[in-house]
Amino acid sequence: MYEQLAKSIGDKVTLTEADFEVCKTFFIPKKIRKKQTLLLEGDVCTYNAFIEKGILRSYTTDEKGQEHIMQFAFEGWWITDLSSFLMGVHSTFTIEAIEDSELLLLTATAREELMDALPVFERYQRLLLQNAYIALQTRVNSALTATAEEKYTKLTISYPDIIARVPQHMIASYLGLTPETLSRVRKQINLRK
Amino acid sequence: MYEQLAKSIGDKVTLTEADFEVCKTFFIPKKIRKKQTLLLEGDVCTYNAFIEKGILRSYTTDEKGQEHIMQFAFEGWWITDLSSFLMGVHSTFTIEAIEDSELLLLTATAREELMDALPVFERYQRLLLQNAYIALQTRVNSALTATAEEKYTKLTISYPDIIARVPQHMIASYLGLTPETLSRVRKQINLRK
DNA sequence: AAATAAAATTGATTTAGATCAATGGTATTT
DNA sequence: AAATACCATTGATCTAAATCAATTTTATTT
Repeated sequence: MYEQLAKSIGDKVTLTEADFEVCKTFFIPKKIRKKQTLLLEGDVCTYNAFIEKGILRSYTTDEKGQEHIMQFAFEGWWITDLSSFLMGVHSTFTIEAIEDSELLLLTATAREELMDALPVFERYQRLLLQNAYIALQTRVNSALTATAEEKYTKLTISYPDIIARVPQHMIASYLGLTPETLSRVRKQINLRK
Repeated sequence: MYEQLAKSIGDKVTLTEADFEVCKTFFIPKKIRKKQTLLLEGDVCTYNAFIEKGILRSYTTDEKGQEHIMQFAFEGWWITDLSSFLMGVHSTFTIEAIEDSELLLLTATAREELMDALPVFERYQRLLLQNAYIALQTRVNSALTATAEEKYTKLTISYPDIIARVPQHMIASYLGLTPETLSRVRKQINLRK
C-alpha cells in the first residue's frame, strides 16, 4: 500500500527505512471507486492525496455546465486543490476518480507535522512543486502557441499514459478542445500515416 | 537596494536582522536597461532574479518569430527560467527588461548555500512557489475557459499593475490574443459604459 | 443477453478571433 | 524640432475550431 509513496520520495530525497515508517503514520489510506468524488467544488479541500493505484482528475465547471480538466493524476502523483488546501478557502475544483483507486491522504496539519518531524519532507514537497510548476508553464505555453493538432501531438509525446488510459472526451477537455475537434484531429493524423 | 527583498521575505517567514545581513551577501546587484536581456533563449539560465525596481518579462519565440509572454515580473517578484536554472538545460525563454530595472541575482549554487545557511529561506522559496503554482493554474483555467474579453477583464481585476504599466501589445501576447483583437475588446468594453 | 446509457464519429453550418492592410498617434532618436 | 520607428486603431476578409445534429460504436446496467 505504500510502494508508490516510497518510490516517489526516494526519487527526490534520501530517507532511512525507520524514517519512512514514521512518515507512513501521517497518512490515511482510502479506497475510492470510479466516478466517486474526493472533493466537491465549493467545499474546503482537507486533503492532499497521493495516488497508490488508479487515476483521478480535477476539474472546474463553468456556467454552461461544461467541465474543464485541470489535472490528471496517476499512480505516484499527488492531487489536491492547492489554494483551498493551503488557505482553507472554498475550492474551485472537483476531484474525482476516473478508475477505482487507492489513495494516501494527508491533512494540512499532518503535512505541517510531517515537515517538522522530517525536514527532508519539506524538500521533497518543494521539489515536487518545482516540477509541477515547470509542467504547468509548458502547458500555458502550449495553450498560447499551439494549434489543436499540435496540442494533441505534444500530449501524446509528453504523457502517453494519459492518451492510453483516459477517455478521449476528457483529453479534449484537458486540451481545451471539443470532443468533435479532437476526433477530427486524430482522424487527420491517422490518414497521414 | 534591498528594501523589496526584505519585504518579500518578511511577508512569508520570520528572519532576524542579522540573518538578513547574511542573506544579502548571497546576492549580486545588477542594473539593467530597458530592452536589455538578462537571458537569451538557448543559453543556460544562471540566475534567479529578484526585482527591486522595474519590470521584466519572459517570453518564448515561435517558428514565425512571434513572441509569447509567459510572465511579467514587477518590484518584489522573482523571475527566471526555472527548468534551465535548476536543471542546467538550455532555456526556452528570453528574459528582458521592459523598463530600466534594478535586480538582485542569485546563482544556483548561492541559492543552495543560502538554503543551507538559513533554513527559513527554503521555506520562503517553497511558499513563493506555491503561490506561483496557484496563479499559473488560474491562468491555465482562464486559457481553457474564457473568451478574449473575459481574459482581459479577469486580468484587469487580478493584475491592474500589468494593465497600467505594460504596453498593450505585450498584454495581448500574454493573453494569447493578437493586438488587433485586444484593441477591439477594449473598444467594446468602453462602448458599454 | 437485452436494454440502456455514454462515447466517438461524421457532416453541415456558424462564429470568434486571426490575418491582411491602411491610417493615425505616440514615443524615441538624432 | 524634425525624422524615424514603433504602437494602437479601424476596416475587410479569412479560417480554425465551435456548435448543432444525426449515426454508429462501445460500455454499463438490469
